[in-house]
Amino acid sequence: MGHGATHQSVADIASAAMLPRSVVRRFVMTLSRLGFAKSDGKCYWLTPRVLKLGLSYLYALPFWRQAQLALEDLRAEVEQSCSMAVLDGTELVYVVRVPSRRILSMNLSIGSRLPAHVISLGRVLLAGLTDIELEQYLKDAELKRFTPHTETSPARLRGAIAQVRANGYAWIDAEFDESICGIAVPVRDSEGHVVAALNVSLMAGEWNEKKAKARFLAPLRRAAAQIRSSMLG
Amino acid sequence: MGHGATHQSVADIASAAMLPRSVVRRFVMTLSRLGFAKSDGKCYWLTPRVLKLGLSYLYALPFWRQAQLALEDLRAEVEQSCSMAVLDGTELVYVVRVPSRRILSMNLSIGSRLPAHVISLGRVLLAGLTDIELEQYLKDAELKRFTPHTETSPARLRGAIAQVRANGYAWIDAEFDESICGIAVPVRDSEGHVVAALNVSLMAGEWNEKKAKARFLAPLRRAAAQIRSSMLG
DNA sequence: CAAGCACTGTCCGCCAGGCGAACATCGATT
DNA sequence: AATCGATGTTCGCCTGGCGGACAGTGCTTG
Repeated sequence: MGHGATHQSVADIASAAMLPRSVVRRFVMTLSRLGFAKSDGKCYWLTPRVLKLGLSYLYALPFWRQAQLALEDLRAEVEQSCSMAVLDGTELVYVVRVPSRRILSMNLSIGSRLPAHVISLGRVLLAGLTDIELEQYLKDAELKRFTPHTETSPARLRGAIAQVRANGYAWIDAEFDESICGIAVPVRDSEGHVVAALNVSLMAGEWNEKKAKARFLAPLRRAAAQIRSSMLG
Repeated sequence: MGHGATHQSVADIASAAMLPRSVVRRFVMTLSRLGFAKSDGKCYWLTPRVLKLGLSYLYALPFWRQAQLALEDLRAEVEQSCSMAVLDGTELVYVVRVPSRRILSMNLSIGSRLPAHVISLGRVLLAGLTDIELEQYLKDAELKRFTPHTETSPARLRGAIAQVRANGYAWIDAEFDESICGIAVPVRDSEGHVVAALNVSLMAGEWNEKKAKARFLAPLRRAAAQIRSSMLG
């Protein structure tokens, strides 16, 4: 492996994790014994074995594999970056990303987390919560401001989410990053619960809500329906 | 979440893991307390939180993000499924996969593992081992037969790997699956060590070594060089 | 209808193994 | 050579996972 941040001494890890060195030492020795880390005597690094740990979540998602194909098709049709995400507390977590080749938009990939209130995917996922869950979210969430357009008022956010529920899609323009806007739709399970969201990410300025809705809403809903049907069968 | 295999009772998990139920119970309660699992009182399921665990390996790979872009470009150029993998013991582990839309080839995705000796990616990774490591591999590996074409003789495998070292690429035809062949090249770090491998997967019968070499070797090497250069800077 | 049985959840004593303060070692600088 | 900072190692403590035993529940059967 390239000797980058992958290789770290016990002391490096300890200071990064703000843990006693002896704790880190004990831990990396256990990781090594289990095959999750290796050492050349001085430095330690993770092995691909650790991938076995977290990916079980994705493999267990019944619609994950189908979603990858559906998003590939969607990207081919609309020629824009497409993503699927789920909600984890106040954050959205990307579970599929199909980047368009035109922009290398931020360093997002599978597992990346962003605050839910500023991303179209997040708005859709929040709109899928029950009223009780939504109130809990509004109590827990920080509603941090990222741009002048960021919605940070709980009352107005509640209104925006009601709008998403009514429309069946979310449009967000430059609330997280000045240069990005997006449109998202929910993916529902057989009982109608929102289990994930799909979106298309766009360059702000090139698109507005009306144009994006006309161009992307139907393809997004087709992809969502395709994913949903893969759960039923 | 959809009520699929994601939702399991303690007893289900226990029988699947062949563990005492009390052990499983203790464990899922801890997972729930830490936020990695949730429960409705009867069934338990993982939360997206667990993605934080294993993906640290990918994020730590210095060339991972660049590799995704490089493979997207490669797929666009050659219009075939492209992958990157690393070696973990006797298995190769996919770390990037860019499926072609023409085939939904097997259920491979990030983190999937296959025996190294029957896949072009694996041959390249084995060729990158030191002689000592290679002998250790040949001692550990099972060299299981998957098709009539599978190479299962350690001696002939050693010869094939020497050939890969000489050629700088690996061609494998129907040794894992009758309908799949592929061509792979190494990705090296600044010191020349093989840290990963790239390949193009093809339909067996449509391609032979000469044609595949003529069509794909140069694009593969360009992608590998692009990834390597991202490690140096 | 009661007894039996299979299945699931819960309790508790045991002990592996992580915790962290204290100690040892190494290398560099003055 | 002496000092000091950084890193590796040791050891007693105690959390928390282990698993056998026990209890509650629902369904079948004589």
